[in-house]
Amino acid sequence: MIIAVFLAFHYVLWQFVELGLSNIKKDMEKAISQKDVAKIIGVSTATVSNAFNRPDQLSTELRQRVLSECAKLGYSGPHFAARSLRSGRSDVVCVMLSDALSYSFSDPMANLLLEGISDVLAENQKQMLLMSSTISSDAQIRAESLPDGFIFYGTPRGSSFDRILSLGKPCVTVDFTYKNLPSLNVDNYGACCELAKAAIRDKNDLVAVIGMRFLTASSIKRLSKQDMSLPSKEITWSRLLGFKAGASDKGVDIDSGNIIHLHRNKPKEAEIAARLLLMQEHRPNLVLCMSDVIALAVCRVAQQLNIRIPEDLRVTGFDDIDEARHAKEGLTTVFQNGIEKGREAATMLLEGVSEHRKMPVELRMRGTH
Amino acid sequence: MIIAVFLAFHYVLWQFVELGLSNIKKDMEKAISQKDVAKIIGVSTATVSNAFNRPDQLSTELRQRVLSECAKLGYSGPHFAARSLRSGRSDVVCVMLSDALSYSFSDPMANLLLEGISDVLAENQKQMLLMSSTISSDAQIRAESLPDGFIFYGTPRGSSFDRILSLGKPCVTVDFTYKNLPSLNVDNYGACCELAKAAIRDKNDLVAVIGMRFLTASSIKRLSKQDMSLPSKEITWSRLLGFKAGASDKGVDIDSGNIIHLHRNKPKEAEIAARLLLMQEHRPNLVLCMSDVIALAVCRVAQQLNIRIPEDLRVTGFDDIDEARHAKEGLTTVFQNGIEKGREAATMLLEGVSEHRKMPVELRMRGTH
DNA sequence: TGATTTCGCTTAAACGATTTAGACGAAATA
DNA sequence: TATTTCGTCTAAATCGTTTAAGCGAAATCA
Repeated sequence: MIIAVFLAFHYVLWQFVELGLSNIKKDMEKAISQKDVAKIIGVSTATVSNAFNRPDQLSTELRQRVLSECAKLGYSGPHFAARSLRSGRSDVVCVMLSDALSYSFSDPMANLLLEGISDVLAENQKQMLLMSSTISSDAQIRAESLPDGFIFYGTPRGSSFDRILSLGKPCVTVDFTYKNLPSLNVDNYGACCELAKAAIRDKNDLVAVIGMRFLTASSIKRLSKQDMSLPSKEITWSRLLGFKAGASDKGVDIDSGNIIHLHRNKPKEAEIAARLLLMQEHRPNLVLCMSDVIALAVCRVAQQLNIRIPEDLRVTGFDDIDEARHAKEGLTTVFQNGIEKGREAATMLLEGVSEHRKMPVELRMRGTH
Repeated sequence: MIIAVFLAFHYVLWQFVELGLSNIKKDMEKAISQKDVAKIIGVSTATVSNAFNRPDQLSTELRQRVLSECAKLGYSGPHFAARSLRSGRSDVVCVMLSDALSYSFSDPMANLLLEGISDVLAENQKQMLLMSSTISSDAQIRAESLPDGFIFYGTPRGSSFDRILSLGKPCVTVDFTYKNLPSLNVDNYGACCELAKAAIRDKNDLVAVIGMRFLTASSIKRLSKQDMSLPSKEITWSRLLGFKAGASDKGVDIDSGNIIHLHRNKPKEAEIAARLLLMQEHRPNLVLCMSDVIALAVCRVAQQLNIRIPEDLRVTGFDDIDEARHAKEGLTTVFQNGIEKGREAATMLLEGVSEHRKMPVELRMRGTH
C-alpha cells in the first residue's frame, strides 16, 4: 500500500519534470517510448513488445491495431540499446578486417567476401558492423562489446583479437586459423603446388614468385635465404611453400632472390616488383603470383616492356577475379569463390559450427602460361 | 532493515543459480559486470564507471588500481548496450549509402569519402556503421535507432530516409540536398559549365554526354526530348544542365540522342555506352563524362576502335581520381577532393553545423581534350 | 575558531525495453 | 455445477550502466 502511494507520487513528479523539459527545449522533445505508446493505446508494454517481436503472443487484430497506432504515433520500434541490454542480444555481427577499410574496399576478394557475408546476414536478420583491427580507438573498443559474433578476415594486426576472444562470443576465422576457433580456408598449399607443377615446363625454367604478406615486413623486398626458415601462419606462406614444392617436383629450385614480398595486395606495389624482376639481368620466364591483382600488374608491366606473353614470359595468378577472365590472354589462375566463401563464413557463425572447413579451389589454365 | 535482509537473501539465491548455470554449461559463463568487479575490488560501481569514463572524478592511484584489477578480472569495459541506454549516446555514426555495399566499395569516390569520414570519426572517438538504403531488413531497421547521427551519401533509395528523419537525430547529406538538412556538395553546375566551355572549340563540335543517375531509369539509355523537361534533384542532373549551358554558350546544342544515361557509375556500363556513341554514323568528337570512371572507359573503347585521343576524339571526366592522373594522355577533368569531402561531412555532423556547404572544385586541363 | 569549500567517493534513481509468471474471462470438459 | 484448458493480456523484475545528489573528512578562508 505504501509502495503504491509512493509510485503514484513519483509518477506525478515525473510528469511535472517532463512537462518542464519539453517547455524549455521544444525541439529536443524526447522520442516516444514503448511505455508511452502503450499508455496511449491502452495496452501494456508487454503487448506492444510482443506486437513487434512475437506475433504469436497476441491476436492478429490487436497486433494490427498496435502496429498501426505505433506508426501513427511515430514510434518506429524498440530502442536498440534497451532491447539488446534486456535481451542480451544485438543481432549485429562484426566483420573484423585485418587492414584499413579503405584498403579492404579496394581489394577484389575482400569485396566479394563482404558481399557474401552481408547477403547471408541480411537473410538472417542480422546487421553487419565493419571494423578494422588496425584501429583501436576507445570508440571501437567500446563497440566491440556490441556484436553477438565475429568474423575475422585475415590475421588481425592490433590488440583487438585477444580482447574479443576474452569476450567469449562466437568467432569464425577466414584465411587463417587460431587454435581451435572455427575457421574457413582453402587448400592454398595444394593449389599452389598443382599450379606450379602445371605451369613449369622443365628444369630450365627460371621461376619467380611475387606475393604479399608471407613475411611480417611492411615493405617490398626480395627474400633472403634466412627468411625461408621463418615460421609463418599467414595463408600466403602456404602458397609460397606450395609453389616451392611444385617447382621442386619439376626439378626447379626457386631462388630466394626471385621471391618478392609485397606489403599489400596492391597493383602499384606489384608493378614495382614486376619491374624489379623483369628488368634484371637474368629475367625469369615464369612468374607465379599469389593473386590476380599482382599477376595482372605483371602483365601490364610486361606489355610496357614489350615482353610477349606467354612466349617470353608466363604468368599465373590466384583467385580468378573478373578481370582475370577479361584480360586479353585470359589469366591462368586458381579459382576460389569469394561470395560463397563469405556466405559460408557467415553461415558457420550463425549455425555455431565449430570445425575447420575448406572451400574448394579449381585450377583455371588459360592463356598466360 | 527488511530490505537489507531481502537483498542478502536474494544475493545468496543468485549465487546459487549462477553456480547451477555454470555447472550445466561451463563455456557460457556470463561475462563479468561492472557490479561484480566493483564488489570484488571493494568500491562502488560509480567509481568503476568513472575510472573508465571520467578520470578527473577519482584519484590517480585508485583509478590505476581499478583499471588494473579490471584487466586482471577480465572486465574489458562497460557493456555497450547498457552504457548507451543509460547515457543516451552510442558514439556510433551511421553512413547511409544509396547503393549496395559491394557497389559502393568499387566506386573510387565513395572509397575516398568513406576514408575521410572514418578518419574524422576515429579522431573523435566515434565508431562508423555502414548501411545501404537499398536494404530494409528488420535487423537494419532496428539498428537504425542505434547511431547518434547520420551521413547520407547520395539520395537514399528505400524507405529508410523518412524513418530516420523521424528519429530527429542529426543528419548531413552529401551530394544532394533535402529541405534544410545540412548538406555538403560541390558546384556541379558551375564546374560542368566551365568545363564544357573550355573543352568545346567551336560550334562545329559534335558533343556527347555520358552520365549516371540523372534519370530514375535503371538502364542504359539515350535521352529523349521529353526527358529533358523532367525535374531532378540528383547532382548529376546539375552536371547535365551545366554541360548544356556551357555548350550553349559556345553555340553548340547537345542532341538528346547523344546524351546517355547509365544506371551506375561502372566501367562495364560506360564501355557499352561508349561503343554506342563511337560506332554510330555521326560519331561525336567530344564526350563529356560525368565521372573519370566513365571517361577512362571511353578512352579504352576508343583505343580498341583505333580512334586517336585527342586528335579524333576528346574526352573529359569528373572527380580526378588517381587513375585519371596516371592515364597515358592525362585525363582532362574536374578535381574534387574525396577525402576532404568525407572529412568535412563528418566534421559538419559532429559540430552540429546546420548550413549548406560547398567544397571547391578545380578544372584540370590535361591531354584528353 | 567556526564556516565554507574542496576532494574523493558512495548511494540510488533512472535509461527503455524483454520476459516470466500469473490473472482473467470464456469455452470446453468432467 | 465444478473444474480444467485455452487464449490474451498485465504486472513486476531485470538487464548493466551513468550521473546527479549526498556525505564525511580534510583543506581553506574569514
